[in-house]
Amino acid sequence: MAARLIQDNKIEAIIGRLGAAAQAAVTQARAHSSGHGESLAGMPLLVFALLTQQQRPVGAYDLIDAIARLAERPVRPPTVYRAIEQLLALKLVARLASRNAFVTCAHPGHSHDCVLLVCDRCGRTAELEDGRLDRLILEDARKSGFEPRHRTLEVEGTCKTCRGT
Amino acid sequence: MAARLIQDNKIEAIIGRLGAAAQAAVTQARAHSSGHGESLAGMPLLVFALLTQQQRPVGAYDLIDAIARLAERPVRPPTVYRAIEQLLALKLVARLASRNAFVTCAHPGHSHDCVLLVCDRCGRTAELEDGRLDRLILEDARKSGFEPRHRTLEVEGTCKTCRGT
DNA sequence: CGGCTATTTGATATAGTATTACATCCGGAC
DNA sequence: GTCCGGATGTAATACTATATCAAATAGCCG
Repeated sequence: MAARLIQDNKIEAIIGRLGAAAQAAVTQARAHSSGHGESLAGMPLLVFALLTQQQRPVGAYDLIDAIARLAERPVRPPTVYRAIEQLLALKLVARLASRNAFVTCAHPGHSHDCVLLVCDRCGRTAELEDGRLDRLILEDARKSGFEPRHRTLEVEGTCKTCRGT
Repeated sequence: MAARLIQDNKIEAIIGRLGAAAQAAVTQARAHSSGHGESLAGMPLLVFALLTQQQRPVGAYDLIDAIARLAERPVRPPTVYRAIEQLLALKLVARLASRNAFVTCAHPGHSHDCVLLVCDRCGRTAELEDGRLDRLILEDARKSGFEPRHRTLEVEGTCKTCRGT
């Protein structure tokens, strides 16, 4: 491949330290990528693994700092943004436009855009699945002659856990 | 009141030059503000008037430049951001999170958040009205114990006009 | 083995978006 | 006239994102 900032075995070690759920997510993501003719490795894999560790949106510069700590040397913004770009294209990760941050998608493989529920107390995100939503949006948009290509739907509020306390 | 960068009569002059539709929007916005115990004047009024002139999202720094040109002296970011903040609170303006820009709401007075259709060719925006959408989102969110407070829904695609060409 | 090439990352700079903190000015209340 | 408070000014800075070109490495092919 090419000049790797951080060696693959180091990335594997990081992944090895993730919990079972996160490891499953990585495995699933790799399978998904292979299906699209992409190999998830190097920087994109590392970014995905780090995002999977967090259950909340992470800013690009937080990722940059985290990777720099792991690699024990500085990492430049374009490097991380390039990785994010690839993950977005694969729909493994979603951009949280309302917060300029990124989260892993709960359901890679599903082609539709995510519906994200963001808790304004703990910051954690959850994902919603409802085909009726997109059908309704599509129907309404087309009524006014508009042909949708992509959608951003983010709901801010309080999650179950935080409401309980 | 306070130290005005640009005198009220100058703002009125700008509004006077707007088209009939834009003037109606300003009048409606002022009525809406009065209803909320706020007087729409000064910088917020000017920002609203400028946004009404455009049929597309405008970045904060474009507004800053436009106002500086009108006032014939520099305007600082905080001044404009403060005005935007007030307009957002009054729901006279919506933030287009996916583009870091701002547009006037087509239906001030309606308490719900906007559904924005953004054309990726001409950049123009339109607004969607469908109560079923919010009911569906509310229903789905509550099913998972999430209590929504605010929503961002932006649809990117191609508008009627641009599809015709 | 040794050079070629594609890909990844580095490095620098800069554009664009937003906020913090404190100073100043003006209009109206008294 | 003086004081007060709200609106704006001013400077500095934090945060987010991209453009451009150079360098390094892995794997391929001979």
